[in-house]
Amino acid sequence: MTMFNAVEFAKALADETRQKIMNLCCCRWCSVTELVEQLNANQPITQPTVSHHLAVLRDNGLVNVRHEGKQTFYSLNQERIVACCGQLMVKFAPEEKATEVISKTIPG
Amino acid sequence: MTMFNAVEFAKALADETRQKIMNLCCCRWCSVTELVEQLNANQPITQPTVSHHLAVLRDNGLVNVRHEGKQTFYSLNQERIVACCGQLMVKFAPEEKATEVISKTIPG
DNA sequence: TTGACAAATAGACGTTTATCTATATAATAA
DNA sequence: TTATTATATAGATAAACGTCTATTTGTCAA
Repeated sequence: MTMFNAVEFAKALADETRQKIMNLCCCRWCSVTELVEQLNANQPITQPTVSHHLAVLRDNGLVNVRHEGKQTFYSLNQERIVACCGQLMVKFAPEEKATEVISKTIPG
Repeated sequence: MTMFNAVEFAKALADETRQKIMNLCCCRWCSVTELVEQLNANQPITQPTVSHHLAVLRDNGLVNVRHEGKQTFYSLNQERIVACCGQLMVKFAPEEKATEVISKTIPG
C-alpha cells in the first residue's frame, strides 16, 4: 500500500526468498519465469511460491509491475525502499542529524 | 550479533510488540518491569513474553543492556539501527547517491 | 538463611506463514 | 476454436513464531 507501516515493511523484508527476489529485480525488469529460473539455480522453488512472494512485495508497494503480453515484469521500487528505510531511521533514531546518518549509512 | 544480516534484521523488526518495546526504550533506559507495565497499558502482556522479545532484540544487537542490582535496563541501540537501515539502503538501492538518500530520508 | 522481588528459561499451544500440488485465468499461436 | 504458455489463485500441510503458565536463576533485605 501507499501508507508506510513499519511493522508491515519489516515483515515484507523478513524472508530470505523474498530478499533474493528483491536482489534479482534490483535495477532491472524480470519476468516471473525468469525469477523462478534464477532462484532455482540455488534451491528448488516453484512458480506459485514465487508468485506468492511477489504478491507480498506488490501489496507493500516494494515492486513496480509491468504487463507485456502473457508476461508480467517486476522491478524493485528502490525509491520506496529508500523512503521506508529513511522512515525507520527517523522513527528509531529521531535525534540523529542528517549528516550523522549519511556518514554512518554510506561508508567511504 | 555484530555482523549484519538483512533477513535477520528485518525479522527482528517484524513484530508489533517488539517495535513497541523499541519505541519505549528509544532514548532512555527501561527496566523489564517498566516495559511490561507500559505495554500493559494498551494490551495485556506477560513478563516472559517481554523477556522473549528482549532476547530477540539482544541477539540482534538492537538494544544496549545494563545490569543494576536485581534489575536489568535496556535502551535502544540507535547507532546500530541507523547502520542497519543504511545497509538495507545500500543493498537495495545501490545506485542512489548520498544526497538523494538524505533528501528522501529526512523530510524538510 | 529465608523470603521477596526481578528477570530469564523451559515447555506447551495456537496462529501465522512459506511451501507445495492442483486448478483457474489470461494471452497468444496454430 | 483449441492448444500452449505465463501468471495468479485456492487449498493443504508443515515449520516458524508469539504467547502463555510454570519454573529457575540471581540479587538483596530481614
